[in-house]
Amino acid sequence: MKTKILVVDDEPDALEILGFKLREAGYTPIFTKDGNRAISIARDERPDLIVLDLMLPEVDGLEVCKILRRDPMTAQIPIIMLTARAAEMDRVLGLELGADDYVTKPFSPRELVIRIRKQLSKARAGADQGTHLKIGEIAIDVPRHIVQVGTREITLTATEFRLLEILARRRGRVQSRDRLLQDVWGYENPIDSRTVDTHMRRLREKLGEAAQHLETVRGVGYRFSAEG
Amino acid sequence: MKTKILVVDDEPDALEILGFKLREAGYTPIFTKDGNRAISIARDERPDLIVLDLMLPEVDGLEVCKILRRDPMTAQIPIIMLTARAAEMDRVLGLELGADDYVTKPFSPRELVIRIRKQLSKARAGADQGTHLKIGEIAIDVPRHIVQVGTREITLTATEFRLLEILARRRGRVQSRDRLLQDVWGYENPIDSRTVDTHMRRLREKLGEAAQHLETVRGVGYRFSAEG
DNA sequence: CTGCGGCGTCACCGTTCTGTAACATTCGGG
DNA sequence: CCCGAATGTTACAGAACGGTGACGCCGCAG
Repeated sequence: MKTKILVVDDEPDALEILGFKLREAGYTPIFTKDGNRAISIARDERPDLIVLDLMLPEVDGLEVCKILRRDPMTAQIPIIMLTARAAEMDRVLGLELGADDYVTKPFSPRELVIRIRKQLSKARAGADQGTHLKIGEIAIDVPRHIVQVGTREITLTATEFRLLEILARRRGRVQSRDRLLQDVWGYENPIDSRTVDTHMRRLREKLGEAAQHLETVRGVGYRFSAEG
Repeated sequence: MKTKILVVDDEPDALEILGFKLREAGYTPIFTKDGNRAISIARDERPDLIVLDLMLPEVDGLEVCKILRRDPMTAQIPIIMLTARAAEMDRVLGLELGADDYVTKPFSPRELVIRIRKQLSKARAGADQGTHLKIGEIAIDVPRHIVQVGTREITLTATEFRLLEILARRRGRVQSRDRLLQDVWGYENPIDSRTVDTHMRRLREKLGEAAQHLETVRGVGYRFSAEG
């Protein structure tokens, strides 16, 4: 099973080099120059990671990023942004957008590959903890259905537990409300997305101090902070 | 007595490496690429553990897993799932499938062997309690079909006994009603899951004080408390 | 045939959970 | 600095859930 990387950029030179480097690193690159196409490709192909140029013809890279984050089908895919100016990225990273990393142009392909590898392993590490998750002072034991904050055991309802579990498994990556609805509540539930807010509040209340790990990303969704 | 590991995967490369590593670790690997064959091999050979690829030609790995779990001949064999995408597993993990652990591809054979070892020791620990379980003041003598609370011997019906036994063997871990129906009643019984409640009630009644060990986890199932 | 114990199902009820709406607050853009 | 949108809070009614008592069926022993 190949690891697919979607690259969205409009510069032929960059594409060529990147294509070579990515294949060399064992990935299967997919290319497009168009932001709109990028979105539909992301949905259809479900790449494992997306490299996205901030400056695109037609649609803005920022917009593409936002849309990808809001769509439950693509919200959990790690995104690395490419940009000419480092200054732009500061606020793009943490808050509004929820991109996972960025690289400034002109970039060294080697560095990009390193960052790609880092994001991929991070993404896998999150989900890969299997049955026992421990982040900072929060410990989640799935088979026992127990959550501890420090030594204190806290009681969560079934829904709260599942919500926390999903967020913890994908720590560091923003989850849109729709995505959470789909994964916590199930596919065919016609539920108001604001309901997620209410449950987040209840979760935070019960977690007490540790609630600081549950971050709100305005305009996008929620995120379990990356490291404890 | 060899420890047999059944590996179900369709990628020759992976098989070769795994075969080597497993033999190196002292196990006897059996391979197949076909989901249907996997099921019949599991019945005939009774492997100690199964490594199952989620993406199989023909039958889906999920289906194979479900079938293995339903069949009493194979239901207790630990299963480790392999998948290309971590994202897929989030939903699969919980109670739905009954896989014991999973590893995402591409995986390091070393990690897989570690997890195999972990599952095996876990399974053995469970089976080792075999004849005589004692948790707190509750003593269960399986071959003689006798349960004691403190010094008082209590009389359980066949169903009640099996229910208690299953819960005790998996103490600490929550068991869903469906899981209990499968394991206590057998797989092809179209039984109302609420029936479990009734038997829990009868069990609790007979256990008296000791019933405090039988915990209800709302929205999930029942659990024998971890420690006595 | 009859009484009995075991079992699965049902209906009812108190409790807890949950989704939603309404209101308050914060944030960010203009 | 102000306004609109997004999010945080609060309150609440209906739904969901589990405990419980009752009932009828069935196999079996007397």
